[in-house]
This record gives sequence, C-alpha cells and structure tokens, in this order.
Amino acid sequence: MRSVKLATWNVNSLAVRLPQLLDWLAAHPVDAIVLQETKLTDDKFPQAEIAEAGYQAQWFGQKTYNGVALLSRVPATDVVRNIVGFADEQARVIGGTVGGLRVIGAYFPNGQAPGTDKFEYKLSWMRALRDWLREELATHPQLVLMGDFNVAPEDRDVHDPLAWAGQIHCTDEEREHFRQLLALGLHDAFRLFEQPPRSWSWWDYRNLAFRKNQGLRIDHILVSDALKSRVTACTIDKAPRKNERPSDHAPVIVEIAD
DNA sequence: ATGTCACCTGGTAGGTGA
Repeated sequence: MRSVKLATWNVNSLAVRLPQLLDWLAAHPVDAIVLQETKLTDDKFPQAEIAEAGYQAQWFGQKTYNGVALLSRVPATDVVRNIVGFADEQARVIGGTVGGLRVIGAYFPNGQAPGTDKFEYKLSWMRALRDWLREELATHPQLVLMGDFNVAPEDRDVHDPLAWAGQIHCTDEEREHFRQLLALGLHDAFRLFEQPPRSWSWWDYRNLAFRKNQGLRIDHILVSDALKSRVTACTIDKAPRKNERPSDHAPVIVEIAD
C-alpha cells in the first residue's frame, strides 16, 4: 500500500534557506510541502530551482514579511490564496487540491502580545479561518490544514508552562480558537501517536534555546475526520535546526495511507 | 540576560518583527 507524505516548514526567509530546503527535500522526498515566511515578492520566488528538484509550486508572497508556498510532486488544482471572504493585506494562506487531498498551508499571525492590535488581528484571523474551513470541509472532506499556527495548544507543548502562562502563543483565547478549529472535525496528527516528551517545533534563536531544548510546539498538521484513521505517522524533524544558519522552526511531517 | 536573526531604510547604524 502506497502512502502520501506531507510536510510543513516555516523557513524564515526562503532566500536564505533555499539550499537547506533543497537538501531536505532530497533526503525527504515528500509528496507535498507547505512553506511559511518565504519573505519574497512573487517575482523573486525561486521557481526554477524548485522545479529542478522535481516540484511544482504555487506561491503567494509580499515584501519583507509573511509569504507562503505549496510545493507538490503533481500539480495542485483549485488553488486558493488567503482566507476567502476575509480581506487581508498579509500573504498567509495558500491551498490546493493535491492527489485528491485538500491541502491548506497557513502562517497564522504571531499576535505580538495580548492586548495589542496585532493580538486582536490574530483572533479575528483565526475566526475567519474557522468560518472558511467549515465551507472547505463541506466540499473537500479529505482536508489537511498545516503550517505555523503560532499557538501552543496545551501546556505539554511548552518547555516552561509557568513562565509562558498567559504569554503570546499560550493564552486561553488562542487555545480556545485552536480548539474551535478542532471542533470543525479536525485532529492534531502529532497527538494521534505516542511522542517523545518535550517535543517542540520552534526554538528561539536567543538564549541558546535549541541547545537547552527550550521550545514550543506551534507548527501543526490537522487532518479531517475522513483522514484520521489513515494517518500512520507524524513526526518533527529536528535535524535542520542543527544546520549552520538554521530556521528557528523544524519541519513537521505526516504520513497518510491510501 | 531583551543573550538572535532577517529585512528594511538610508546608510556605514537603527528600527521592526518574530
């Protein structure tokens, strides 16, 4: 039985990280990967290098910040950019249908700190995402939502829950909005399996956080009800975080049986 | 330890965002 492998990776500048991405794809020839924080305008997207690596690409970027992409072995169809029905200046979502799966890649707003305008934008954005995904699920029951959610869903996703209590990524409001996504009929693929304790997907560049394994699990892969029973594995690949000049995020991979 | 990294503007540093 063949399986499909999908991945998500916040690369924190595709211009800087392109060689690492190509190395990673050579070692992990996934069927599709979504990228966040490409930080490239669309005219600068490295399509030729990615095509050379054997991937079709759809991309949606802007200057300096944000920017997302969907790379796949077979072309994505019915491609969508950003949340339908939500006016957004920022390039944060790209989705498409890949081999019968609806694949949505998302870069959730950081939110800066509770009480700020950016925090309110984050919550509004998450509400709009939920409302739009409800419609997407109705037409595409086999759906995967993955990306940098900028939310640590539970205390076990936080290296120091006491220090992070009420802080950005860990507030009750963000966690409630995350649960609202699950309530659509989505499942955190990572938690469908036994996992090593203290598993994170992001480590701050500061404070020697990676060496001390002080991180958060904020990059997620959610699978729909229709896919749940077919998921055979979900892992975080810490290896690229050990690279010279790494992204601060690690890729997350899911395997889905046919 | 607000200890790093990436990107911008407008310079040979400072501001913003993460």
